[in-house]
Amino acid sequence: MGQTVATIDDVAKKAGVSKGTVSSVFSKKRPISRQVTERVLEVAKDLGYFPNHVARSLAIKKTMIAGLKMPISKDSNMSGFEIQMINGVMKECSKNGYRLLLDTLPEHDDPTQFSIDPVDGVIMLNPRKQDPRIERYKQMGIPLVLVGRPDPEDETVCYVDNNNRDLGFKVGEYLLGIGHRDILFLNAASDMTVAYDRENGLAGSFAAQGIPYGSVQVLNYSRKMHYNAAEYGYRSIMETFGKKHYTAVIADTDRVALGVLRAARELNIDVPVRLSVIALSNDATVAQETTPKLTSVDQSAEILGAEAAKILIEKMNDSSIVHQRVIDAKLVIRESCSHLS
Amino acid sequence: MGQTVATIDDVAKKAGVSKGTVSSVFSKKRPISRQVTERVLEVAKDLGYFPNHVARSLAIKKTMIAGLKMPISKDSNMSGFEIQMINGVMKECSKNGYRLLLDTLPEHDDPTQFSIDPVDGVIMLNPRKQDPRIERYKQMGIPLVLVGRPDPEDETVCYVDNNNRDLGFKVGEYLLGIGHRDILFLNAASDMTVAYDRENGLAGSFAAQGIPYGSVQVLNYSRKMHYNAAEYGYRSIMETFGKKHYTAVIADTDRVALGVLRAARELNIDVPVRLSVIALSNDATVAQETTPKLTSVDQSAEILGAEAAKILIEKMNDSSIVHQRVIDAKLVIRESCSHLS
DNA sequence: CTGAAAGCGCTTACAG
DNA sequence: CTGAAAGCGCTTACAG
Repeated sequence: MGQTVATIDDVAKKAGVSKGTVSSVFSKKRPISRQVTERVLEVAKDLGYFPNHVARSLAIKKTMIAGLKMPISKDSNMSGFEIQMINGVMKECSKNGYRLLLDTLPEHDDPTQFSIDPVDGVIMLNPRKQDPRIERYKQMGIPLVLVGRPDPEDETVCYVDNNNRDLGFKVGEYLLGIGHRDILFLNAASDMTVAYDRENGLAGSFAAQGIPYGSVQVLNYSRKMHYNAAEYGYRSIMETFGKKHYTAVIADTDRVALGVLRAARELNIDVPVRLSVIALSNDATVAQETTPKLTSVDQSAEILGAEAAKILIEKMNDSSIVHQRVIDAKLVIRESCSHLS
Repeated sequence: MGQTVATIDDVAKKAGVSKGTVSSVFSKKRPISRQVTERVLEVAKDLGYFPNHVARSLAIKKTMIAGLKMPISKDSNMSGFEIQMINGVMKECSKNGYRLLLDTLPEHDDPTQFSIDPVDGVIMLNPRKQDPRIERYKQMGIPLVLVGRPDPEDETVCYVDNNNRDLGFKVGEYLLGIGHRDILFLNAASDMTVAYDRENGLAGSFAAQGIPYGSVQVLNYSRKMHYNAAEYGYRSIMETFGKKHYTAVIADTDRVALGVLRAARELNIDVPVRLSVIALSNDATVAQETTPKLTSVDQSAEILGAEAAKILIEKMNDSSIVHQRVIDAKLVIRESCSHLS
């Protein structure tokens, strides 16, 4: 009430100049004489005037904001992977003068509810199969970079991704190498491309050695079923140990692995002697501090995020470019797996 | 080039209705007949039309975006406290239909560079003493909620904060209780109100027991000096152990504590036998997985964030309200401190 | 239920 | 170096 915010008009009037002049003083896009500049700045200060970012964005069709589209479940927090990725994105954006719009709102299906967001481009996490959002961003004319690969493959979309097939293959190779055959794979949700790629790679490692893949049991994370990632790991062990036979478990993320380790502790299962545990993502701070230290795959989440941001920034300046970068993940052997005796 | 994005005008023209009608179909703010609605929607789909959020925001003076103002250092990642806080803010915002604008851009001092951001309100982390931004937001007419208290005290600004004085007091009381007198305090940066409050509380605990405070040595974190929080902890120990005498160290955050633990390991100092370590913030996942498990203060960062968001959301609807909430922190005793023999 | 027009607060050719 | 005016893409009283 009453107390209203000063606009460019107020300043122009009080300083006795045109709006264009005030605009130029602030944007510095055209030279304004020293005297006028000073008068305008003084009046602006008096009035408590600050340029309105939204109005400016509308006029120049640019917001200097990058969007980060990221699902979030109500009850679980960000995973180590997500946090590191955001860190990478954030630093890169900050360095280039971009802010970050974190968009964690749930998807809707009402066509009336979509809108062209106040962003110059977006980074989207975990695209799903046939993800309709990819086409939508194209229509909106908003540059898009995926973290994770599009499915089906699409030559026209930018993305950065781990080589998830290779990752699954390496893990399989490693576990087979130390004698494990009976493996419980706590995989990601089944509609995610990573889940497919990793299992595909794992199966590949068995095939390469002529070992039947049947001894691998795969579970999939489900938002409906599991309270959060750690619970997924915990419950899966609690419910299957003793019933199903396995000597090693592959956990989708470090969080899942924490749940697995907790369950093992409660059931008095010695890790890694009686059970080997390996995680498919690696929060450096966490993995090094568990007991035993967690053997895991380093997905370089921060690098992935930074790469995505770099590509996006490039693309926001030249929308015609397309980059697709696949980053190799590497196995970090710590203490949670042992040779099957 | 060439390929341009459809606007409300295009749709109106092609559907043979007015812009107002198209607007109403999408906003549902006034009833439109079924037939017209269908025609408009169809044309919109054909044209790949989506309402422009920026234009809409300008017209209705509302963005449905909350800002999160958070400093970030180039080389260090978010602390556990920040991550948890963001989690709290994010969930609360998401629940209420708000997006989050992460603003980590460094502060500048050119008055020409400030602008009214595309947000309906902002949450600001770690206000500094005499923080000029507080007044600025007031002038901009943007609702503000601080995480941390304003200094000097100000009855008109909203904030949530831990009771940092009490926190310092409790920690002091605890350490004194188990026989420690010679304490190294790796405090936050000296220009932060939390640093002052905590040391103040710590000194209070000594005073309460009539013990001279002189045996406490306080260091302050400095962006210029320290590469990141963990390094701060690590270096501080490496450089002082053996030279200064202390039997316990208070680490500002869990990250700092990780650095301290690492230094202790390298120097072969047995924690907690020869050195007690306590952290003033608590990343549950991390603290429970260190060896020994880290005794720390639970600042309920997520609750703090959620509270801040709740207050902000209230304030965005009624800018006259003022809430100040102080949340008590509690000591979580794990394994990293021991009685001085 | 729908339209015409003014307005949100900026920017930017164009003209001088 | 500066001004007048059109334009960015929406919304919303007002009128019918």
